Amino acid sequence: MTTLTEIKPKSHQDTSFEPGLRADARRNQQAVIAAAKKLFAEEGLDAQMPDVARAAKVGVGTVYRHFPTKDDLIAALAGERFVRLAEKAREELEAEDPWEGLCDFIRFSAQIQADDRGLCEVMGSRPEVMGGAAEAVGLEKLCDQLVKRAQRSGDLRKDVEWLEIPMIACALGGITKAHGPGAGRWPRLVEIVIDGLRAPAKSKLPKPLST
Amino acid sequence: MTTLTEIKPKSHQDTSFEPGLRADARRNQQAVIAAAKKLFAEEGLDAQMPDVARAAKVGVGTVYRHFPTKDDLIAALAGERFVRLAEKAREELEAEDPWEGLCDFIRFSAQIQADDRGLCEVMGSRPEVMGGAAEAVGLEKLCDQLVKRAQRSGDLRKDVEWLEIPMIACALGGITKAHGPGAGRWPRLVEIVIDGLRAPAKSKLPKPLST
DNA sequence: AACTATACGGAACTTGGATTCCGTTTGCAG
DNA sequence: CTGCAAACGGAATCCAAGTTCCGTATAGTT
Repeated sequence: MTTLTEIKPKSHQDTSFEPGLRADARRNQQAVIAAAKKLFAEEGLDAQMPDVARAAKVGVGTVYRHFPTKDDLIAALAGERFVRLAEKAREELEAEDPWEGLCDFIRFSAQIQADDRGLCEVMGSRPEVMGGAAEAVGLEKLCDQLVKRAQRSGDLRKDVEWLEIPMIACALGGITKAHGPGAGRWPRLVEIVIDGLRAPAKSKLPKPLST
Repeated sequence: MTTLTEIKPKSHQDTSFEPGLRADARRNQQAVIAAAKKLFAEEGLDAQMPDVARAAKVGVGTVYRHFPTKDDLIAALAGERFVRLAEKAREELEAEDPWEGLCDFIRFSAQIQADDRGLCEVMGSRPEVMGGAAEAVGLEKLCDQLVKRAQRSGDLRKDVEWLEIPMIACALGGITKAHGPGAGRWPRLVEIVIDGLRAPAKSKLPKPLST
């Protein structure tokens, strides 16, 4: 088959990503992503680049060729998580019970954070990264729809605004990583917050400062 | 050895702290604490030691003589905050309305964190420091009393345990520092959580794993 | 089989920040 | 007024990452 030539312009049937990469490069990129996902999930954002490289059975240089900066790598990983979040949101928008849909979305957001320390830290102290990723997948609009729908059905108190959902998610995330005696108790707090969101409201919320 | 000098009766009338320190040392120590308090409150835990020194109009060496380590300095500052928290807790234990007492304590804990970014970070990612400080002032017992009292009065749902109060405080703290669109909205979340704590419970909380 | 653009590995470099060191200054007891 | 231990200041040192560099290896092509 060496003679044929045919369509040689760039690789064809790509495995669904990154065009024009040499086979080994693609393989390594995947390895790096996989290793990083695991490491950052376990150790948080200060897992080290050399460790990522080692875990991926690759040299540091290779990691840096695919992700020029540690932040780029983090952003890439965060991006994936947000895609999952957005998927979940869309899924719950179809839920028979709008209220349960919203609750499950909240529970889900707490769970993925419980499973990924790096994500917690992004949510908790990287507004820029989080903002970018959220916007990229349209999470904001999705939250808004989730909220409106649950309010229309009468189960969600009327005075919450969509922005409060991501904020709650962040707050819950910060707690899932609790060590010591509090470890593993976070699901209880999720339910407490959910009860607080349920209509009718007992407290009148202070007026938000701006939009 | 120099002849003797024996034990010289430490100077009396100390201004209520650190015995046997030379006057200038005492003064500087205060300056360092004040400067650090401000800097860490504004910039969080990664404010730098040289900056603390500069702000205190003192050399780095001096900072280190009083606090051998950055962590020691942080722990000292955190200690002070926890003293305030404990005071507030005792105060609210006297409140006429047990439920309002608990709520005000929660609001207060959110507020001091909103005013001190460093404290938020200690609460959010320094279990050791926080644990130590909390224990030193007996905060745990105080939370327990606050909880029991509010449950006895029938306003606080029966299924929450004292440990959940500090956890809630941490979660709220993580949110007070929100930038961007969410900034300034945290008091609303505090009220939502409070509503979730109010009896009767709508959700049955998952059973805590251990004690 | 030879060729070359791509990729690779990982030692070396850079940086930012905590901490140390030591010559000088100062409070204060005698 | 002196003497000296207690304090000081801050340049210098150490260290832990992140990031760069460049000689070598290899996929894909002719």
